Amino acid sequence: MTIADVAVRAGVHKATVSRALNKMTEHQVNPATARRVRKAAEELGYVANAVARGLRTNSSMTVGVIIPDLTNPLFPPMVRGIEHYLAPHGYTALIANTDGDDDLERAAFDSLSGRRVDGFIIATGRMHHELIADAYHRGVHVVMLNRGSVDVPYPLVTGDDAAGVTAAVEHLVELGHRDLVHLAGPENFTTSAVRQDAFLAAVRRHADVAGRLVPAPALTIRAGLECMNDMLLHGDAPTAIVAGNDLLAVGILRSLRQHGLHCPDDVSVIGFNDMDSTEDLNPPLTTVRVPHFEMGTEAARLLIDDLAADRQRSVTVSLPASLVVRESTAAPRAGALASADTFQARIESGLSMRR
Amino acid sequence: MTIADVAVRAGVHKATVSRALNKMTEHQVNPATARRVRKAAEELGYVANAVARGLRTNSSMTVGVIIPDLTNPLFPPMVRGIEHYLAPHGYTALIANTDGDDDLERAAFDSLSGRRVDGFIIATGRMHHELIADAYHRGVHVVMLNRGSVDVPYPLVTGDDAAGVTAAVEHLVELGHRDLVHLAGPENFTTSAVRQDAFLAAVRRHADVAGRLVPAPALTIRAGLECMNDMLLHGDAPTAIVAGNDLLAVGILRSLRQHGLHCPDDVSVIGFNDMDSTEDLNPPLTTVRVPHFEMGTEAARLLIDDLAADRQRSVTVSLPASLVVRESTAAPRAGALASADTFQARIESGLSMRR
DNA sequence: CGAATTACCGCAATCGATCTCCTTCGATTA
DNA sequence: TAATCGAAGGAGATCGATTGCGGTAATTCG
Repeated sequence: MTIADVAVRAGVHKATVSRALNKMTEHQVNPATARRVRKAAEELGYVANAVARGLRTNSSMTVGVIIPDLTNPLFPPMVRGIEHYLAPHGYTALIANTDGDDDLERAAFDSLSGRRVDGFIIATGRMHHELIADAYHRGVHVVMLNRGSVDVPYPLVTGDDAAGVTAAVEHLVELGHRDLVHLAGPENFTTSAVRQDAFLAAVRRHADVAGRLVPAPALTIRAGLECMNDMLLHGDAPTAIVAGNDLLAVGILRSLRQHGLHCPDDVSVIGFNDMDSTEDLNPPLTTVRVPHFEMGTEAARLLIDDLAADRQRSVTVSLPASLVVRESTAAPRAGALASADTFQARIESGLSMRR
Repeated sequence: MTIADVAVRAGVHKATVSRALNKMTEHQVNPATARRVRKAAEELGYVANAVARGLRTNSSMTVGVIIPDLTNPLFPPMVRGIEHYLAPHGYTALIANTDGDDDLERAAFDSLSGRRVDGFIIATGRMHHELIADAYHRGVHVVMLNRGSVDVPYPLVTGDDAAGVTAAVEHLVELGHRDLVHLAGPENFTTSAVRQDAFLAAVRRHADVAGRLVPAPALTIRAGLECMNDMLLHGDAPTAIVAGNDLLAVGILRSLRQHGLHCPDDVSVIGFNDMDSTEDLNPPLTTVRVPHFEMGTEAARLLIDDLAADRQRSVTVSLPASLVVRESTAAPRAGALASADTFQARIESGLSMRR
């Protein structure tokens, strides 16, 4: 079932079929002929071979989407946002997971390049410098999503993390907290740096508020759990924590529960991202909602625009983030964590529970 | 950067380059020449154009994956499982969401067909009869995932839902429950039918246990919430519920909370699927774990195998499901829901809360 | 009425890799 | 020494759609 079959059935040359079926060239053919061609194509159930077209036109109408991990609830909404914008424009997304691994990243990039994708949307900020600089040098179209990349002026679509963190800190201060911790994500994520800086800046605005940074080795439940365990073990847990993301927050909640502590009575916790299920956590998590779907559509729009105009802008689009207050934050309870005695006891029981 | 450039640099004909770089034909060329070609390709950073290759070989090394909704936590693990098997075999997945909409399904199928995918993995059981029958008739390679399709003998990979439901029922009966409800998914999902039948069969094995079916209009949190509201309103809530999936269970939990009831004291709830976050729900959800990742790899394996052998088997692969007991199930509390008085009062307060 | 313009559409090259034939050449065998 | 064989690799067709070029017929213009 090729264009030639349609041509025979419509009694015209295949070039005419091509023109009749293509929106851009339809005006070059007589309306009556075009109708006849469309009818023939319809009857034969003809669908143009995108592969052959791609070869000739040197554009595959596909976009490579590189993300760390699809099972991280952060990304599906972004991907859907991307597809939501791409599909009506005739584009299809090719999705690759890299798990943040350099080799897999390189492999995914090469594989997608071989498939001649027209451009990339890359949502792994920690992306190999070399690889992305290479891409830029070769004139590959890329839009960064969520996390930017230093050095290379690719456009970036991101949530307004700074505003989100600031709102979180203000909320806690307003509730009466004076001892805050920011459980920060790994340093090589650009978003970690942004949130970290915003946290420190927000704290500095209040003379009577102490704000410490605790670095987490990864943005996972496990990391959150272990960091919180450490803090409790060393007896320097704060009254409120702003977590680098929701998964860290979930880990913190688990740790607290394992140690017989209660959120928000003993410790208030704020997450980041507003994953779908945070509303049903125990307790429902106060978190910063980031508009992931819209970030996806925005990134796709940027890419398609630049593709069509064959240029490479380097704008940064920052979409507003908002604080969603639920039940994991409350006023600090006087002396909740003050009694070193019962505190130690709690830790012991918690630790033995863990074994 | 084409095969011709490499040919010039290596001082051979492009056919030789093709042969040297292709694992299957490498033996047809002198090892020394092959080395020279590989070196030239390396130096030029040559990557074969998959589009051109696809045109010639009439295989795109891509697989269309059709799912209802990527933000449903059920699917990302499956997709990752699929990619996990595909990637090492040189295949790439093209993912399309349909939201269960017939027109979008048709559009996605046509679009992917136009891209000349080598086969499909379809995870939307309720798939348009016509469309899938059509595909079968045209000899399109398809593997059904999660949900099967009636009438058409395409291979199917599924979790052993029946065993999972049976285990859930046995668990509840063992705890002492005698009044069970199965909040069933929509009838046009084949999985709903399977789970429903398994539930009834399991209940029937116990003479003193009553098991009712309540149909939910969709597999969503909202549907679960509304069905539970209805049950409470009509005063016919059971002591334990086996939900058609985790989202329904989450809805049930919300409804209970809104009505001032407590799980598991007032009502035990069992979910289905073991989404990532169920462990951190309030309370942690007892649920049936289904091996989604493995289901994905299995579906991919089946497809690739059949593709390679150019046949179409019609096996059904059923992967074991297992009950994960957490805290949403407990022995029924005598008279928990017996007092119609306070019960009504609770409903009233719950309903007014909802406004 | 002849020339110029325009609308329509056919011809054939083209994209890049694969693959079937075919040639060449050195080695082996009778 | 001539016939045979097999390995190595070159020539060129091919996949299906697009597109620049040009031809033909109908239409407009001077």
